[in-house]
Amino acid sequence: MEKHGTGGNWIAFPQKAGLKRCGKSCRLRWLNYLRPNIKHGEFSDDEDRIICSLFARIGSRWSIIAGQLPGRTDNDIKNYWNTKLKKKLVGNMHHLKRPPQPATISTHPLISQIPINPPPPPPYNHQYGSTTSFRPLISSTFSAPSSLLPMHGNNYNHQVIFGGEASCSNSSDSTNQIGDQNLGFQSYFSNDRVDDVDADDEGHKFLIAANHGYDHKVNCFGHEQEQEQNPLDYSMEDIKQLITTNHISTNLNFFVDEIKTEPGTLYY
DNA sequence: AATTGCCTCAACCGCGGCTCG
DNA sequence: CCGAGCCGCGGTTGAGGCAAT
Repeated sequence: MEKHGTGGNWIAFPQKAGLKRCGKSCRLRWLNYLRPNIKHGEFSDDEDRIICSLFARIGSRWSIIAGQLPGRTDNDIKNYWNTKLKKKLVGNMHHLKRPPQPATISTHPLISQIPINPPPPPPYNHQYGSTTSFRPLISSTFSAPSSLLPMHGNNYNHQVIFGGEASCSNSSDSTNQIGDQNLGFQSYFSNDRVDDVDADDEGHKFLIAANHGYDHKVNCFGHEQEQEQNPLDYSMEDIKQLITTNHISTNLNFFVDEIKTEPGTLYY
C-alpha cells in the first residue's frame, strides 16, 4: 500500500503487490486490520454507549456506527456487538424481576394477564396494518446497565424502545421484517432474544417499553427530533404523538398510555 | 494430559449499488 | 437501457485459543 496504493482499484492490487490473494481479500485485510490508526483492544464505556445508542437508532448499519468511533472498523464493532455487547445487555435483562401487577394493567381489556411464556401471536390485521389486539408479552422490572445507557447527567433509566427489524435471526426472509424505520427506533434485543415474538414475522409490530415512572418521562433511544433540552428525553405525549403521526396501531398508542401508569415495568 | 465446549475475531460470502462503456 | 466490473456492506463461518471437566 505504501509503495503503490490501490490506485482506486483493489482488483489490480494483489498483482502489483505480488500477492496470491484476490483484491477483495486485500481490501478487507487493509481496512480491518492493517491500515494506520486502527484501534485494537477493549471498548470503552463511552464506546459502548455510542454503539448502543446508534444501534437503537439505526440498527445494524455498522459502517455508519464505525464512522462515529475513530479507529474502530465496522467489522470490529459488528463482532463486538454480536459476541459481547448484545449479551451484556440481554444478560442484564434476564435478571429482571417481574413486578406486581397493578390494577390498571390487569383490568385492562387489551393488557390483561401478562404471560411469562408468550402466547401465539394474534392474526395480522391486513386492513389496518396492525394487530387487532396488541398486548405485552413479557413484563418485568428493568434496569439497563448504566454503562450502556446514554446518560446526560441525570437518571434516564426509564425508556421506550420500539422493536424494529430485530425479528427472527434465523429467518432469512427480509420481507417478514416489519421494522419501524420511519420512526428510527429499533430494539436492543436483536435476533435470538425476541425469537419468541414471532408475531413480527406475521407483520405485527411490537414494542419494548420500560418506564420507571419518573416525571412521566421516557427515554427514547435514537430519536433525533425535538432536542430542545435532552435529545433522549420525551414525555408520554411526545411518544403518543410519534406513534400516531407514524400511523402505528392505535392499540399501541393506548398501550403506551398504560405504561404511564405502571412505573418500573418492561414490556414487549 | 486429553478431551470437550465455548468464545473470539479475522476472513469469507453474497448481494446491492454505483460507474462506465 | 443493458451488462460488466468493481466497491462496500452486512451476515456468517471457522480456525485458534482458552477454560472447564
